[in-house]
Amino acid sequence: MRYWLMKSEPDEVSFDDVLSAPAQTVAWFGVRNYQARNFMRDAMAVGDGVLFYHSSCAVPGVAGLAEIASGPYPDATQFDPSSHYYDPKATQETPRWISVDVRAREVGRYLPLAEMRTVPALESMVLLQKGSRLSISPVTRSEWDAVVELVRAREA
DNA sequence: GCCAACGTTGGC
DNA sequence: GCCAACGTTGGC
Repeated sequence: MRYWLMKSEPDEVSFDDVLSAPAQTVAWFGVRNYQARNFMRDAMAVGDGVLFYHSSCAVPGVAGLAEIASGPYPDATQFDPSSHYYDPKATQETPRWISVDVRAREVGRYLPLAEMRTVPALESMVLLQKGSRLSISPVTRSEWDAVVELVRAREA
């Protein structure tokens, strides 16, 4: 069992969107970074914990708890010329990019990035390292536990 | 909108 | 294989 942080722009897919999706499950599409892709392909397993993070928005932060709900499969958007994520170098025979399904697990208090930066237990998180831009990053068990405690708390 | 940091591309 | 130029990410 591993733990991950996955960034989504809420204008595209928010945690509320996941909650209102069928089976509270969405396909994680649009990853176009090899390191993030390789995490999905090689290291994730069904049931792994996911911190669903909202990026590129007014108040970035962890919006909810989720879990990996499928193994890897080809990201359909790479084949779609009308998609922002179209990749002309990808073919059905040799797909380059993959998706996994992500299922919402628990709604908590919204945990802003600015607050995370003040929590000593989180200071080693990949997310918080200078220059870190990975859209998918590993989270340690202790970091996961600390975030879960924070999002279950009534207030900051 | 700015800009630091990082990733990718492509000429050589 | 080097590395300059360019593109992207994402907080602020």
